[in-house]
Amino acid sequence: METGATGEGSGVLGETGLGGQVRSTVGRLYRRFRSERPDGSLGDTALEVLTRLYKNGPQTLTQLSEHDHVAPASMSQTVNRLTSAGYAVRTADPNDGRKVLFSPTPEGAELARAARIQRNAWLDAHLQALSPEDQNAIARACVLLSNIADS
Amino acid sequence: METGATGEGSGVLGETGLGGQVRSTVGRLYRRFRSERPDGSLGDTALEVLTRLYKNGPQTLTQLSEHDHVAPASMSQTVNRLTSAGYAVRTADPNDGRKVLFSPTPEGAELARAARIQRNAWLDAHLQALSPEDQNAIARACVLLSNIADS
DNA sequence: TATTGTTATACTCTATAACTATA
DNA sequence: TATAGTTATAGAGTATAACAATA
Repeated sequence: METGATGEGSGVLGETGLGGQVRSTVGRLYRRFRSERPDGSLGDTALEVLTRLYKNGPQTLTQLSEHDHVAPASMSQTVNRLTSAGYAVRTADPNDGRKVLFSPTPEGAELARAARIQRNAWLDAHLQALSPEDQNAIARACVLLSNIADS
Repeated sequence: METGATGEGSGVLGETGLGGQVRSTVGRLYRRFRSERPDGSLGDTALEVLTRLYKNGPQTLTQLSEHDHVAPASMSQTVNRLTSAGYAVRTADPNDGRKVLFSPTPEGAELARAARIQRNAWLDAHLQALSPEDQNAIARACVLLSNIADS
């Protein structure tokens, strides 16, 4: 690979940089996740938002949109898909009339629990087949890359 | 975090499994990458395909779609965006009339080189600030996760 | 018949712009 | 004015189904 179509340098962080590897790996894994999605179910983004509401409790639109680095208008449409499907509800914030708190319905909570296990099944199976050292490397990378995503 | 909305177990690979961490990290990084995209440019998928053509040489539609785990019809539309924009061309396979080989144009090759450096700039900057051990963990995780994406 | 690729159609996800309502 | 959220519209990316052309 990297057969040198340009011939400029061979540093690890140059043409084949670690950043490029991360991007490529992330993109391919992301599409692989999507290809595993059961038919007729929520998309990955909507399910992740629902899971976050389930795990961390009610949150405002701004909190959700900032966490995912998407525009508020984008997140508004994502939560619309959740509320339309009956998996989440809007509640007015008693202290600030401008804010809206989103919470999972009982159906949404159940879906969050079930879908997460279901969707992670094949991934967890592969991860558990790795050595403890390899698992640690991945766990470490997740923490580091998650911090970068927040920066 | 993980304040125990369910109260069932606390194993590392249970409710908060490594698979879930990987999924969450990948999803957030993917969206973060997208938010860094310069306006009016190619999307991430199209650019990655173009980069692959540039690096690995002409490939058929089936090769491209299998590499990314997307349907052939999906990849057909992605390469259509590339050819419409003048960054790639179709060539008939001389040995098999059913096959079509996609190659970058000179403009596409130039874009692949420039865009890759440009888009990875902020990511590389963050990665280079990490310790060598942390960088190694990420590089190792990329190899391992890329293998899983291929499985 | 099987393989390769394309087009038609629909859905998810995201963005920007313009808007309403509350502070 | 500033902040929080929504709706309208557009584009990228993906899927399935139906199709054409070649092997």
